[in-house]
Amino acid sequence: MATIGDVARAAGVSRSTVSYALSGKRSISEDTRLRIQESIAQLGFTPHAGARALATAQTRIIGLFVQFLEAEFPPAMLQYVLPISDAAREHGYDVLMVTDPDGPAALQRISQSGMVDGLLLLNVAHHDVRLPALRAARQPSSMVGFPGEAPGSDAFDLDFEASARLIVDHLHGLGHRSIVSVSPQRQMIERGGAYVWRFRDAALERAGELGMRIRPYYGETQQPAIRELWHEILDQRADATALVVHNDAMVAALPSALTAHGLAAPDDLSVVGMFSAEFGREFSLPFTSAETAPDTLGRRAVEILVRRMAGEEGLPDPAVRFIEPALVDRGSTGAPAA
Amino acid sequence: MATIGDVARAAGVSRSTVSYALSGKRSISEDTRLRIQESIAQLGFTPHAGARALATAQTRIIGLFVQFLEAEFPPAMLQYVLPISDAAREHGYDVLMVTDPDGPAALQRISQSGMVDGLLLLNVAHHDVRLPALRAARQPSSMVGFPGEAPGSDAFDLDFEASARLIVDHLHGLGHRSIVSVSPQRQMIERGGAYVWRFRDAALERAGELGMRIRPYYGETQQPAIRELWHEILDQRADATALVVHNDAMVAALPSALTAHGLAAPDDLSVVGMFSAEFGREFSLPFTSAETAPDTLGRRAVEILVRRMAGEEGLPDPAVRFIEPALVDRGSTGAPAA
DNA sequence: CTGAAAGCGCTTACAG
DNA sequence: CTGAAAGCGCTTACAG
Repeated sequence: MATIGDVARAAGVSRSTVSYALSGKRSISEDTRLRIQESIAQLGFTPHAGARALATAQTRIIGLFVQFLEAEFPPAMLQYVLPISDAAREHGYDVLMVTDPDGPAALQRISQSGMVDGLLLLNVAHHDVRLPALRAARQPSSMVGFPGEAPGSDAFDLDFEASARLIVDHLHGLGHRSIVSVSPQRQMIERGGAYVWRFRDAALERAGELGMRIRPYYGETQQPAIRELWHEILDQRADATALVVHNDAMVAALPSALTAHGLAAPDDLSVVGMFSAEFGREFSLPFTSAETAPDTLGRRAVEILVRRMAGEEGLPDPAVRFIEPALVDRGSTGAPAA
Repeated sequence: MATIGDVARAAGVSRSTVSYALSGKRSISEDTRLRIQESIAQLGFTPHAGARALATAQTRIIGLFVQFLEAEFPPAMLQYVLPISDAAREHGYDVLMVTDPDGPAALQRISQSGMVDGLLLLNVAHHDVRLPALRAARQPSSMVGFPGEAPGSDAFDLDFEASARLIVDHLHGLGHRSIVSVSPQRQMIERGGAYVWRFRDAALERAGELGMRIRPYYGETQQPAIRELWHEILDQRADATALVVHNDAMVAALPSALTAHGLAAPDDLSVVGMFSAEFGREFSLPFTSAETAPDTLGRRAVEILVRRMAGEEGLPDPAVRFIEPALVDRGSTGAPAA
């Protein structure tokens, strides 16, 4: 491969001049700049990434640490990864995607070796096992999720409390007084998925304030348990007139469960989900939902990380930032069925 | 950060000795090895990746080039990415995931800069726009998909012809003589998705040989078009007694379409899909299917790539290799309905 | 069994 | 506006 020395020789200048022509960090005469450009094109020169990393202590790579918890719904993850990758590229960064099951070790290894300029953690849990390694890292970091401890890095998450209130208020406004809610799988609580109890508790509290009855379930992970649970819920719903589903796997299976029971939303039952527009499209979900905005969360995590990596001045202190929820009406709610 | 020099000083040896202790490329006395290990642990030393890459011309990173064609079903992609990432890590490689919409430019940039030791292309099309850049790359490469031209790199794909025959034979054996088939979206043909016509043509040919009638459709990408197309197909199926669905988005929406029509498989209609076990689980698909084995494809692509990167001798010439299909019986086929 | 030194390909103060 | 040189942190022949 051509090196900067080859380019310099071909253009009849020194290596430093080529380097400065590349970076634009000092002015170069029109004439030599053109000669250099020509030589670069002719030789097909691209700077060696490792050499550059060694000289500058920068790689222009973001480490993306993905954690696949069991019992989590895989299709939901890609909605975060893709916008993050795209946003990183728009800012001139590449993405090293790390799925190592041993998250802390991988984080430490990648961080210490200087492979990346910044760390982006996905799916952060309440007492995330990766947090100590993150704290020890010298790179700036950013995350999607809700860490229990004060992070020292930026975190972005949906405002699940506000989402719960939004949904409960919406149903209350339509006249519903008794509803069923389906949370994520119970195991997600033990794993520290704060969104589980944040949503659930807020929903219960708001329902209490409004004098509504709410019957809470935890979801299932796999078929056929999902289908059976739906049958149980739909059979025993008694006087409940609305369904709030905060669970990807469960809501994805709801359309067939409803038709199997000869039920239609909103005529027989009002339904509100908690999923992204994209997820709804992929699974053909005809349900009104609180938008979970994975792309917004991912993109904002990238943006602040990029600014920290650039050493920008005057940035706010690292903190958890909540995205405001929005209700997307897909017509699956109405007045309570008689 | 601690450097190899710090470790050497702390252990009272030269830097080369530390380096050899790390690599094991020459024997070191028990005594000094222990001192070095201690110093490494104490200083929390991890070799600088850029320096190492510069010295060895190796990065231990695989570049994974993902291409998101419009009209493709995103959830299906993760099934390839995850096993690839896991397999890479098992072989000691990290993964740089590239989703740049300008595939050829990204491929060239990453390859030329020496950021990666090998290239892994996903979702390769018949005349893939990335192939010229791939040919020019100096790293070994491997791909999942079916490139039109002789590749110069290994490619892995499902044997779609065999899958089609397997399915048609299975239905013929059960007594079906008239079937409906649903292919991927028509646009995928223009995009060079060879699997579309390879499956379709083989199915038509086999059906012809067996004297079966087969009525072919192309699928839709988005709701509500998907639902409408299913209604059309199910309404106008006439004497067709079985459904062959080679389309992720369509098959994911089939359960609700069936129940909406009051149809059940296999009592009213036999159904065979073309999807992975994992996909079937995520979408709760109760259909017999030809397994598409994304994990096998991804893992095999990684394995051969790793061996080529290691410069292993006696490897077979690069070629397209087909994975044999297998029919997974989920009980959705039976004798033709009366 | 171990060390001194060259070299990988860049960037960037230092000089002019 | 440009060049010579030091330095980034490793690895690896070369020597002993």
